[in-house]
Amino acid sequence: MLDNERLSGQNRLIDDFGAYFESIGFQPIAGRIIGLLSVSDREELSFDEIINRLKISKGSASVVLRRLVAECRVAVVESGRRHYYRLNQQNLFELLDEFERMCDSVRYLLNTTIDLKTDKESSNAKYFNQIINTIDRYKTNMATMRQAVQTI
Amino acid sequence: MLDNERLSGQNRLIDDFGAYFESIGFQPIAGRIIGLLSVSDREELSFDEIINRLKISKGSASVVLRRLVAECRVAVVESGRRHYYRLNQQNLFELLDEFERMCDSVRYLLNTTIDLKTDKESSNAKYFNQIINTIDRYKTNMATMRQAVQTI
DNA sequence: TCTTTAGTTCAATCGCGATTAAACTAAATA
DNA sequence: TATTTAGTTTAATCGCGATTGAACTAAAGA
Repeated sequence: MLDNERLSGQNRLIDDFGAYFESIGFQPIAGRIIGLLSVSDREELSFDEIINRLKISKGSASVVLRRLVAECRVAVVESGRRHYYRLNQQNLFELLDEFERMCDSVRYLLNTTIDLKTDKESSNAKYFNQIINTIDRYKTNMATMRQAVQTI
Repeated sequence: MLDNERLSGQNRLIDDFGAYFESIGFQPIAGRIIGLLSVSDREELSFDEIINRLKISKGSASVVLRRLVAECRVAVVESGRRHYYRLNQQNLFELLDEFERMCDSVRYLLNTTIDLKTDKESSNAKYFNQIINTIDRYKTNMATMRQAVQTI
């Protein structure tokens, strides 16, 4: 692969990371930073390298990086006056953890809804019960899978 | 349960539905309408009942309901001049479908990232490969669970 | 001590989606 | 036919998060 192919591929991918992270509630810049730290060949970049490559202001970079570090998505290494950033390799199941929290929210909403129903046999009540059962099966299943993956 | 307890419980829950749906990218009003159609004892409500109970304008209701109907989250029944709305009972795995699409996006981002790496054995490349493996196991596992649930 | 550098803070702006109000349309009713 | 009703359309507003720019701070280097 030619260097300029690689570079333009990286730039496209950085924007794709930005779009994906934006879709799950991050600032676009946060996603692009994560993208940059993911795709670049050197996997530890300075503040300056980040703002120059992404063409963003020092202000945004400072705010967004602080948030990413606080959320443990990015790790920071201080070297002299400079800060270097790299991707924090989190738990493999991070995505799944997030999804299970979502399932818990839905389960709570549906369960509370059923509690408030006068007719527990209403069409919606029965439907909600089915969803709750599916969620419960899912969680059991996932617990098993997590163990299996962890003991490889 | 007293009627006014039920009513205030419903109102709280409608706002909770609103917050949850907002967190996954819906307009707050969309979530509150879904909440209302979920918790109310009569499970089919007219346009007027919806705007009066939720205290929203005809305009918002019209726009949001059209979108919800287009997305098959809500079904509409026309009776004379009036439109009645009810929750559309979708596929039990709707939540899971959405999550699997997310997994596919992540898998694509990570896979493309690895392709662009000069060093396929870099720390991030190895980490991304692990995540891809976990996603693949997850999808296999889920396919099995779906079949199991469907054949009950 | 003076200057440079690296990053932070914060007020101002920009853009955008959500919501409303009011005018409008079309169908039902009188 | 005239009127009422149900819902739609759209221009305007509102609020808010993202981003920037510029002033500021603190530490390193001369």
